[in-house]
Amino acid sequence: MDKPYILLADILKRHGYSITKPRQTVFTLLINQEPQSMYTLTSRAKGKIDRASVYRTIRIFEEAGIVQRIYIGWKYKVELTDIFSRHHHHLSCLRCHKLLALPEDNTIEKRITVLTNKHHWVVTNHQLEVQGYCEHCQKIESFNL
Amino acid sequence: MDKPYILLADILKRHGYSITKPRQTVFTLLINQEPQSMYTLTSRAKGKIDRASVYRTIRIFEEAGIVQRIYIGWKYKVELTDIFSRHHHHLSCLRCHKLLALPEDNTIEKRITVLTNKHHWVVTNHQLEVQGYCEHCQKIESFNL
DNA sequence: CTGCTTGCAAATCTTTTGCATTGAA
DNA sequence: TTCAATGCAAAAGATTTGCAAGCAG
Repeated sequence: MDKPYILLADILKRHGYSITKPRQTVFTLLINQEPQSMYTLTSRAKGKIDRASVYRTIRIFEEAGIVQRIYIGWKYKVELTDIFSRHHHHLSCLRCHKLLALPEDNTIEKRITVLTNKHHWVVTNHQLEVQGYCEHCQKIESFNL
Repeated sequence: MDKPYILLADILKRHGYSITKPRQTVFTLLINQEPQSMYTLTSRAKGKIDRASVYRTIRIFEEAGIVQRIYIGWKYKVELTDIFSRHHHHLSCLRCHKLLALPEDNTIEKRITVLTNKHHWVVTNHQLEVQGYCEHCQKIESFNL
């Protein structure tokens, strides 16, 4: 068994959930993937796990901090949290909904620390979502920013 | 006609959309409001604008950078973007759920610009949500971070 | 005028639920 | 063995679409 699966089992156990085949399969579908829609996820699970179980699994994964939802365009997508992948931010295009991951950035993290220290808070995590227009969509003639 | 309506008209025009009564009405429903769900919005619009038109309006508003969706609780909500209200970030306490608004911060905004310029995107807005423990909750004895 | 917008109603997509059955611990 | 978890089918919600009629430019 591989490292992330041991971590997964550990987290599930800590939260009082049992380690089942369907849950491990859903997890597999999330590893090393871009954020994906529930439609994509349930499609990829088709034949293996029922749609309802995928939803149920994602729900408990979210509750346990294994996955997080990010909102893009009208819909949301899911991805593994920072525990399983490097921390990053998202840049999304308001027109075509293309999504780009921005790498972790020390300047920003440090600045957050400075700001929050002023208020004497202990910060544990944060999310930064940036919207704009991608290189391609800026050029569309009939479209003036 | 009031200032925000002039700005609204201006943005719509720039994006090639016409200024219609329903669009102005939806805009009115968004002014000076907390972020609201589509259900709330369509309910408040009932009798005046059809549900489908509210959705169509919100979609083009988002594309034009007039509204943004934010993730609060389980569902998303919509609110006017920073163009129409002062930009700020949120700091929320994981234990007592206290919410603090952080003022706009130039260091962060500048850093976002640097990061996104690399990708040749035009950035219009962003949201930063920070979580942690507030001054008070850190001190609670029975509570170990 | 002319083409973009709207309302209406129906269609489609997304997510959840009830229940009998299966499987993990 | 026991109770949580699953698949299936159906219900409930949320969002979109086609089309004729109405308005902005």
